Amino acid sequence: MIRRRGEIPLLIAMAYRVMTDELHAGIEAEGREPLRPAHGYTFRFLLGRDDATTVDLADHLGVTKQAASKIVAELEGWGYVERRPHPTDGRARVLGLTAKGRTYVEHADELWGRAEDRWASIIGPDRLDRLHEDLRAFVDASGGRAALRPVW
Amino acid sequence: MIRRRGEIPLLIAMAYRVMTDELHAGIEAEGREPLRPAHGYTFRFLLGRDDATTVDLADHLGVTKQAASKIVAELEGWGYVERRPHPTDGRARVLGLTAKGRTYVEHADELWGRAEDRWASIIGPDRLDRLHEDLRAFVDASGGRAALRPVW
DNA sequence: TGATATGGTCAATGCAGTTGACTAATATCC
DNA sequence: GGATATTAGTCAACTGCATTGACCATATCA
Repeated sequence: MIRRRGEIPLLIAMAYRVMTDELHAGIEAEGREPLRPAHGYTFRFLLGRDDATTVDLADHLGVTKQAASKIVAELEGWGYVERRPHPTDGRARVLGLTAKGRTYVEHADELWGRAEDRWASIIGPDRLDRLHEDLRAFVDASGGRAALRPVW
Repeated sequence: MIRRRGEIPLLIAMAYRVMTDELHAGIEAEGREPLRPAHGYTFRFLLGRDDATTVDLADHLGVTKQAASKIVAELEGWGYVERRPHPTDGRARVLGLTAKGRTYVEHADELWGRAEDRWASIIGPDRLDRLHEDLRAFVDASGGRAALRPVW
């Protein structure tokens, strides 16, 4: 297959778009709250740590603390996230996923997984495994914060 | 390598983010206009056809014609795009890339290409070729408009 | 203990998109 | 051929999600 120089990023964007559309179609069909990508990345971040504050989240997402604060307020209102007083810092509040939040993440992973299954049915599971390794290798080698903050 | 179900879309988003950051760093270092992703997709679209109108562009980008019109006005002001009277339709204007616009696309492809080179240096050129094929296969199999409209 | 830094909030603003109303030219249908 | 409906494009108002800036309360440090 001929490959134009610079073509891969465009294909990556398109592949992501396709998978995202499938996810949104699945979520919408279930009539859930209109969660945006930033919300998903917030869930993913909070899963990984149990001492995160709003400022930590803002750093992770690459937005201001005011923007992060709004996201948290929204998610708290919907019952996905809760804020508890910080054990040692009287100014801060510790963020955490509620059971509803954790369930949501599991469900989203299942929907993502179906998109993966469809991909595997096209190129074969072995190729998909290799693709996973190659993505992981690139992201890891690119290291640092940039790789941790996703696109949206 | 163990693969969590639903992990691939996140890795794809991260890989895209990494490559995009590299592109932006390159462009910024050269002090060019602050072009947004939608602009890049506009260039790519106009490269492929020489009879496109603003409404066609809006369809392609998945935005309203008003939004597309703004993008065109901006790009025209910067000298990347020109609008000519439509040969047969008195209401419409035909969009086209200027020489400056075409040069920009070539340059962007070169910057994208450098990100690809870096990836190839990590996983090897053969694996990158295969990854390209697998991306292409997935996007093609997902067909239709969704695959043509990118994320941003 | 006083100066400075930090977590969080409130308010105002910016910007890229939207909806809605409109003009002018084209297409359709009798 | 003429009334009617579509369509390309513009102007104006509004919305959503981010920003900057100012501020308070608590921590930290010299």
